[in-house]
Amino acid sequence: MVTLMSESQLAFRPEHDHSGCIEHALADAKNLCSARNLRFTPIRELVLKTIWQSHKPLGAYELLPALAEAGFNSAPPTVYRALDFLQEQGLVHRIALLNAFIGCPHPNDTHEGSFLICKQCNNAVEIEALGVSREVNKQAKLLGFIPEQQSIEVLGICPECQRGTQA
Amino acid sequence: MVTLMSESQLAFRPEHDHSGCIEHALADAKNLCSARNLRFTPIRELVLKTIWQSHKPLGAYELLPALAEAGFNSAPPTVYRALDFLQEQGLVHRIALLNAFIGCPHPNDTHEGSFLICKQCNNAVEIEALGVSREVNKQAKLLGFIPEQQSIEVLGICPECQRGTQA
DNA sequence: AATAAAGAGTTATAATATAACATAAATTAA
DNA sequence: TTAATTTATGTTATATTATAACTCTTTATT
Repeated sequence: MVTLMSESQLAFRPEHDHSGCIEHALADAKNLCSARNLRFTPIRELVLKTIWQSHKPLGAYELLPALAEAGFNSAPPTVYRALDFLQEQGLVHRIALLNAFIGCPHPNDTHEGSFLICKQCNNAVEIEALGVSREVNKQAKLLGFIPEQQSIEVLGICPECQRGTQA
Repeated sequence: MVTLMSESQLAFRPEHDHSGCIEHALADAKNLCSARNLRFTPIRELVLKTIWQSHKPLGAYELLPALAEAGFNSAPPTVYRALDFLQEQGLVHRIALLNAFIGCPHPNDTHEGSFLICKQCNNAVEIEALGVSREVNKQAKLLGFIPEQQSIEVLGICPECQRGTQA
């Protein structure tokens, strides 16, 4: 029997085969940069790859060892520069409540990430909340405010951790 | 002629008489703590008052001078403890995108603040986004996620600063 | 090749937040 | 009303996150 499962549900299942996601994300990023005439340098690629290899949002300082191992400079500015670039291109999102970064699964359509963040396992999944996003912008405009960037984040308990808790 | 104006619009007008807001907020807090059998200590009161006196969200370290002037210990833990208390009681909200704190204008109804934050003047106003808030929780639950806390923040340009920009 | 622009190396430090333990004040129980 | 307990605050040290400023190298442009 085949069970259909949304991307969000998948992401809360640590056992899923993640290698496809990583390769796909890297190929996507390469194409996107090429299309925009931007340089997907080894450092940027390594940072993006390291983020995708993690099953949880990663803090900037957690990325430094990977840079060091690969022989790059591993001082904070290096990783923050790469993160700035990746964020500007929509390849990663910053989760404000965690001070952490996570790969964006659909970087091509301009959007802001909306996240469900598990307090227990610290995992986070991006949800499609276009309706919500539009509604927020609508309310902002009603007040004469010009919205430019938004952050919608929900802390709680993910399905996996609920099973652990009730057990 | 009397012009009706929502609280949100008011908050983006720095010239409005703010002293009423402050007194009201402090009285509210006092009552709320008394009703909950909690201690509204001098430090907590001073921190809340200082936050309300500001027209912008305040960082934790910006609160320290007020504590020092009043003769209290002004090391970071003092202010963070007061902030933790005030947040737990819903008297202040933390704005994740700014690492800053702002007074809540209606602390009695349990809610999460949703904020419009001006990139130019750094002011922030809390908006009533109950519909949005509910919708976000609904989507979370659909994915089997138990929402406990949410953060909705919009960066942009406020009405006041738009006038300055277009001038 | 010369110039300009973009990226990365490097050192230092700013800004935000918490750990851990000591003391004092307020509340509760005896 | 003292002793015990809890809650709040004082204090020192340090962890965590992020950026400034300047140098050097590599890539792209003229």
